[in-house]
Amino acid sequence: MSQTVARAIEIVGFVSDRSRSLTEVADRLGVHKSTALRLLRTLEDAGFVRRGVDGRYAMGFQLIAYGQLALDQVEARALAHPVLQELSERHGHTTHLGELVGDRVIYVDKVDGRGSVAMGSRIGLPARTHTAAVAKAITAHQDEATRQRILDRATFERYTPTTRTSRESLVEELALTRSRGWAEDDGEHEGHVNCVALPVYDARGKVTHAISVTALAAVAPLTELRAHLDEFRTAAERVSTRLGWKGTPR
Amino acid sequence: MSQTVARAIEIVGFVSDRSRSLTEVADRLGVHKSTALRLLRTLEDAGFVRRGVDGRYAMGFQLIAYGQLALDQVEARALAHPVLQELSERHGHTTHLGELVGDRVIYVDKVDGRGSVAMGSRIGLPARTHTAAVAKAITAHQDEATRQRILDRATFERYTPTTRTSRESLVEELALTRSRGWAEDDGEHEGHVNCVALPVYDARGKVTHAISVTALAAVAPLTELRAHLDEFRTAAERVSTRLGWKGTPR
DNA sequence: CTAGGTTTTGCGTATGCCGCACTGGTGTTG
DNA sequence: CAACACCAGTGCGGCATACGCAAAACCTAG
Repeated sequence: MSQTVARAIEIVGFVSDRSRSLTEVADRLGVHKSTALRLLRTLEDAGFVRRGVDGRYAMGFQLIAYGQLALDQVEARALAHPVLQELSERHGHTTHLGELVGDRVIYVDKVDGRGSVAMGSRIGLPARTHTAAVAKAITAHQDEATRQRILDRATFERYTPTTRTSRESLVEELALTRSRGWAEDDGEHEGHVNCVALPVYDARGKVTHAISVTALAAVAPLTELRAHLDEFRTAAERVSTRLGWKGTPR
Repeated sequence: MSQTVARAIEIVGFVSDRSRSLTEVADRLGVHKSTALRLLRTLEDAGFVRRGVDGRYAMGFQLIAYGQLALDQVEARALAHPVLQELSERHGHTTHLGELVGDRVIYVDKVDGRGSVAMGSRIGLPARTHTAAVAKAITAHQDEATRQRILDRATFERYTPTTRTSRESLVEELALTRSRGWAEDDGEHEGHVNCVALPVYDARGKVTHAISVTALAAVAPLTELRAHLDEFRTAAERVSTRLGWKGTPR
């Protein structure tokens, strides 16, 4: 591993929180200011950081450009987006597309619903294995070895009273998820937010994606979301078909 | 400048085009494969690149996440303010910065001109879609779906003889606005006040902001404002550049 | 003007990055 | 099925380069 590059990357993360002065950056890295300055100059030159009007360092616009580019390269997203959008508009809820990358599930698309309350999810960030419905929907449909690897990365941190904090409990729920064909998040990360998710099949019949519908419990409790499962399932099947799935919609 | 970091950054750019093998990366940088490998490992560890199923290197999801974050925290106002101020001082007129938030355009900044007659606008309040030049400039440059949603919220209330009171009429003006590149308000809200506005482009090339110059008709009629369009356009382009726009000012 | 804070510069030093040589794995060809 | 070619990945010694130091330049406030 390259120490220098690792430090430069840490700077990007540090600055992403809020803008920072040279001294703050140097202190954070535990290096001399001249060292921090050289790294910042290099990053600034590449547009990864920029200097604010006050001289402090903030995230650069090249990051936005690369982020957009990377998004465009996720091809499943292009295929699924119209479906997510339609689903979101029809029900007024927020919809997500999750993708299995390595042994974690990443949010690769999101369409805000009406009301658009800030949800913890953000495109590009990983979904929490033990709480997010998308993650459960995908994990439930992996082969044994893959599922174990995914579970190995789960934290089982407790966020709310309904959070599943043991591996056994989650494995049990995944079995249920697999058999009934959909996953739920009953306020397991944020108490007032719940969610249902459905697996998406690709041309090989494998599940590498899932779509989810998220809503405030006050707006649409789980029972309400469950009532529309058939519609959600149809949407998931439409995405599956677009991905080359040849299975038989029922 | 740090050579190592510069190389790492070049890798990100190289890989952003399409996925690349280790050897390709090493050749591109003109370094040994072991060197390229170390840099790639560091970048991969940070999520800046990832390995595709074929083992080749592609853009990482952390780039998407940072890109989204950077987009969210674009404090356009901080970047645009000096330009608004300078414009206001040079011509003595009031300048505004409008921002598209959801389905409406909000005034997010305002610099009073000399004379400083009370104008209806106030920072934080929405601009009237069918009369305000900022709103027109922004709306004109949205995609079809977004534009429709914005228009759905317009009231088309008549304030003066020049107010456009039908959707069709406004759509027609928006087409003109888009083609000529600037928007006008010919006393459509208050008969003695007129205004021109220019779109501002962000790093993605999208229009989420516009700046406007507002004046009493008695001080500067529309023909007078139009005469200074080139200067106003330059100001708008300066703001665009500050927002990360890479387009070619003409 | 001084004082206390910052950022920025130049430079000698040693740290950590570099290329070399090598291994192991995979696919191709005669 | 050797023999070959190509590729990813490893360990290590030499030296380029990134590091910290010290001091200068800069800024803002008192």
